[in-house]
Amino acid sequence: MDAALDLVAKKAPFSSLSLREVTKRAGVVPTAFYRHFPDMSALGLTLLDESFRTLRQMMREVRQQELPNERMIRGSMETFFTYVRNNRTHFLFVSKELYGGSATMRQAIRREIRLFVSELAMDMARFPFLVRVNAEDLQMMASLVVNSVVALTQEMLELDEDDEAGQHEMLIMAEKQVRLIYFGVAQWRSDVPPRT
Amino acid sequence: MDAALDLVAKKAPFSSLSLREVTKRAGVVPTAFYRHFPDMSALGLTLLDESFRTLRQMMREVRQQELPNERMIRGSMETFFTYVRNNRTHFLFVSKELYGGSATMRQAIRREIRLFVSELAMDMARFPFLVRVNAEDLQMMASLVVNSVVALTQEMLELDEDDEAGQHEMLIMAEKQVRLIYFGVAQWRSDVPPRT
DNA sequence: TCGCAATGTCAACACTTGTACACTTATACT
DNA sequence: AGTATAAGTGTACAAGTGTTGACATTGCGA
Repeated sequence: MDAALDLVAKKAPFSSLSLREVTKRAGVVPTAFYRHFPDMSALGLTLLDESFRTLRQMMREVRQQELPNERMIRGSMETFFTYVRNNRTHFLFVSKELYGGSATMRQAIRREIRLFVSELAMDMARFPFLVRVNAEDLQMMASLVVNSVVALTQEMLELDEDDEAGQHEMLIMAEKQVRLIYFGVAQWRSDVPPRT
Repeated sequence: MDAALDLVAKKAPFSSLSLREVTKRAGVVPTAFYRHFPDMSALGLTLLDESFRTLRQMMREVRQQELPNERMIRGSMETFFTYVRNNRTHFLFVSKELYGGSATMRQAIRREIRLFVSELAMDMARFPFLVRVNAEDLQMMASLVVNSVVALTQEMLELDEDDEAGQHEMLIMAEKQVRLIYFGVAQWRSDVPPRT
């Protein structure tokens, strides 16, 4: 059932998608829909949950494989982006819902993203050269990293599915950008004058 | 006419929006729509054009006011974000269309964004400490800056319209993030081993 | 003041939409 | 083997959809 619904986010955004189209795609009569979900928005939330449950698990694995400094960025980016490619439809769905979905959807996705940011901030707090950075700035750095990766992910989703060259380019770009950010992080002091 | 259509992007994404809703909101009979646009997607493209024409002009002004290093970041961010607040509906529209719109819409928006990136890259090329950075990396840095600002803008649009505290927080965050990136930029050398 | 172009109105059409209700079929469990 | 539960079918309806063609009103330039 969900299978046919994944094929959904391929073209139109979820919001402009009728119950009947879904059931037609699933090869089933419209009224059969209600046997599974009371509502279209319920379907949406279920899809969202399904998307993030597996993503969270993957992120946990990435976080645990402790690698030395430089290798870490490259490795994380690589596993993340191949994961994206293997779950293309789910990411397409989430990407469109982030800004185009209902209020509850958007908030749910933002909550998940904030969670990733916090976890990254915690990981970064263990870096020895970041002891002089206060918690707020740590959060700000982590959100910068996450936002950039998200943006690049969305850009990659815009590419053709089998444009391997383009996707590889995105990966390299992501790695460079994150490394660049880390250069900046190493330089940062939380006590510079606010200059307001 | 366009006035009533701006009030449109306040709730639903443009794609899931009927011709009749628009005309009703405009206080006009459905068929009158065709006197102005042949099509809903034509309306969308017009709205898009309207949004970016003024934006481009503003960006040009920001680019010309040459300020010394530190002041520049703060100043640019300030004028940009107040511009966003003053054109809230337009940005809401564009933000939703970036990922939720039709293929032609998305491509049009991406083209505009790439244009901003290129212009920023050109400006950055004039910095004395960036002579050792090749063109490709310049592009990558500029896109990092633009992506971050875009992400923060979208986050700000999620806030309540008159949550001034929250919006100010976004502004400060944006300034910090861009400054952080510039720290990294100052450290960058294009000839580090690619480590592939 | 006339006339014409722009803008708006009305009625009607063929479709699609979400949902309710009453049945039928398949699956699983004692 | 028999039955309860889950899943699917068919019909129906009221409401909303885009688009048509023929007609009415406005406003501005000659």
